Amino acid sequence: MIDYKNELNPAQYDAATTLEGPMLVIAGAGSGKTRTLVYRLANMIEQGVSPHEILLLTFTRKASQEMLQRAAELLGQSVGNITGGTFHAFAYSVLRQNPPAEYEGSLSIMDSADANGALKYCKDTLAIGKGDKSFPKIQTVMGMLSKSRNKEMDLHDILRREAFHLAAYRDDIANIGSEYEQYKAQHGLLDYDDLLFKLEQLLTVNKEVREYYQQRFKYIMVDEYQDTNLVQARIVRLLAGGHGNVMAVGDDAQSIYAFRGANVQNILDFPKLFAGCKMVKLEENYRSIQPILDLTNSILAEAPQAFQKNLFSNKKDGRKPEVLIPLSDLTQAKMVVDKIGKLRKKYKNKEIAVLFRAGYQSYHVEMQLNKLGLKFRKYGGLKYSDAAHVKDVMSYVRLLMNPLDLPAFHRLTANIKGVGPKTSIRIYEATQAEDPNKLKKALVRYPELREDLDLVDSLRRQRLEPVELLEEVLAHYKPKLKTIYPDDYPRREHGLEQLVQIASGYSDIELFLSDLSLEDPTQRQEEEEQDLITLSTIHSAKGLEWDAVLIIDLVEDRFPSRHAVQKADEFEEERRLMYVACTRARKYLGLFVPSSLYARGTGGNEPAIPSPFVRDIPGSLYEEWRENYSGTVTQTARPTSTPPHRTPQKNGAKAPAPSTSGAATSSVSGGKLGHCTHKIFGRGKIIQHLPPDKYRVNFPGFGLKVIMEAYLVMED
DNA sequence: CTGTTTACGATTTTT
DNA sequence: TCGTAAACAG
Repeated sequence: MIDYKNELNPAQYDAATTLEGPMLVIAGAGSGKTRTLVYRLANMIEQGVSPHEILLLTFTRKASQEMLQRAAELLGQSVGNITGGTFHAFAYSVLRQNPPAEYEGSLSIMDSADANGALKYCKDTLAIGKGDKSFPKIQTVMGMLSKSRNKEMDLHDILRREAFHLAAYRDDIANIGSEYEQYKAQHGLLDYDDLLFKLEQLLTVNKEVREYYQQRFKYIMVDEYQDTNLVQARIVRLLAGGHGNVMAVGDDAQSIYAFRGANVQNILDFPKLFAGCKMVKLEENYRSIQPILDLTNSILAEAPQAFQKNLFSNKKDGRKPEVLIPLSDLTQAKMVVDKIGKLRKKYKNKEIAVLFRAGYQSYHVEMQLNKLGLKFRKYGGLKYSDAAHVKDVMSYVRLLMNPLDLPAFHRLTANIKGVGPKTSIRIYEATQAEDPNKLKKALVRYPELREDLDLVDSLRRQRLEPVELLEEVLAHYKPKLKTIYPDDYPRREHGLEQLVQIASGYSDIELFLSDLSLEDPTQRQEEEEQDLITLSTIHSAKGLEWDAVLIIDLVEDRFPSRHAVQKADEFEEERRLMYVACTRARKYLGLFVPSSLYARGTGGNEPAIPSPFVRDIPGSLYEEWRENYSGTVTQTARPTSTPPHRTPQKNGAKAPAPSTSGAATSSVSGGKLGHCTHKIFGRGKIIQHLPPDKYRVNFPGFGLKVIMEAYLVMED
């Protein structure tokens, strides 16, 4: 028997033992949210709930598997067949079992590359934006369309809010969008957004299906609820409609997916949506030492939040977090790796993580780690299944599952000499039109094409296990590898062996296919076993924790990202991102603030401005270390008294460091720079004086600008 | 039309 | 740095 009362705190106990009725759990970072869910799962099983009746929706597949595994350990027995995974994966599995008429026999999931390619194709078909240099990039168009769908707002409003300068292209973008919808319908394709909308539609329209799932899943748990979007919330309501036994878990302070349509309002509205909703707040932090929490609380202090939280820990002792100031982002890498070297004496590799805003920022650190032969694993950035050779191979499989899958067909033909996009589409049409003459001509002209199509046909006739299927495809594809990718085919060949490895864990080819695009199955593979250092984007670090966490590139333009400085809500999301990053740390937190950034254009270094998220931390909450020109690192002397809160420019220690390129700038450390007003941008904070007559000013709502003194009205 | 070269440009985050 | 898009040659 599990002693719930002793092993959980009162709030956790409450959450884990209330099984009936709607419940909202507001779980602060590190407050034992996962633990609570695990105990709740175990409790359900102990109470005799059938695993078949439980639905556990999480943000990643990994998260749900971990929970199920921990619950099993707790119970000392398997938890059985609990349905768990992401909304997207769940949606796909339901759609697969109850295919809407129009998708029977032909249904493929498009990844973002497919979707972009399809959109490009639509744009070209409609001959929109030809030769127009300022026509928005296809990714931009896709971004707008997807945002419009995810936020369920009119494209017009999205453009007005997010990209005013594209207003002139509104009709073009809308037309490309509707062409894209047609394209998908014609070829049995679903993109990520479709999975959710089609599931909602199915559950709404089909009473039988809806009632089946309502009755089947008597208990529903949704993790990371703050990162759900509108349609996901409606799906939850549809599923829980009958009984209302649904628990949403989340933390509004950790909402970091608004950019893809997540709506924090969902978690605020949850109690309204489900009458009689019980609410539990988990506030005690079991993860971090108090000095780290002091710092994270100060980050959050500046943010407006709906659910007040006051994180506290009983681990009072420990070192203050460190702010480390390398001379540049290039020396930052060395400094990071040096730091890791020291931390390794105390912590295991797998308890050390380097976090960053965007995938490319870890580049220099990766080089340095490689140099020293330190092994690491990188999360975020490119996915395994994005690799061209993997997509090549999978396109055979996709085509055999869905003969209409045009993106897959294009991939396949692109590797045939002499066949480009135009020929490819003609051949595709010939196969569809069953025009034997045309097709025959093409087959004669391109012998490779015949081999490819024969292979797909023969695979379709057989009923093979995923591994066998892949072996056949690889036997056919591997010889091509050398000619297609002459420079690095050995590496790719190795990658394909890994693909076979992954496939061996599946008996259902469709599941294998969808997991590859909806979850990253490689993450499971090397799992914990190896003692690897982690490099990760902050987004991919969600829900994880390490003893030691180093965050790099904490300067304006990088973090917050330059794209997010314009609008207040995006800026706040960056702040929450910073909060998420810092709360990953248990014992050590290091913030790296390079003094200058390598400038691609000029080849020199440009001075960098410390991130506002660091500037705004009271100096008493951290220690500061600065790299000297000699390469040594010394602690910055600082006043013993706490500097007044939120007046960072008075703290000389946090001023931007002198530029490495000479006396181009004056330091802010005089503390004289205050605020100023600009005719158009309004009032802003002066960040830096650029002699003789320019200033760098941060205007709320407009971001950083460099302005001539003549246009500014100074305050004293 | 395809394939290659060159120039340019631009860089979030993920299912 | 990388990757993509326009320009050009076959």
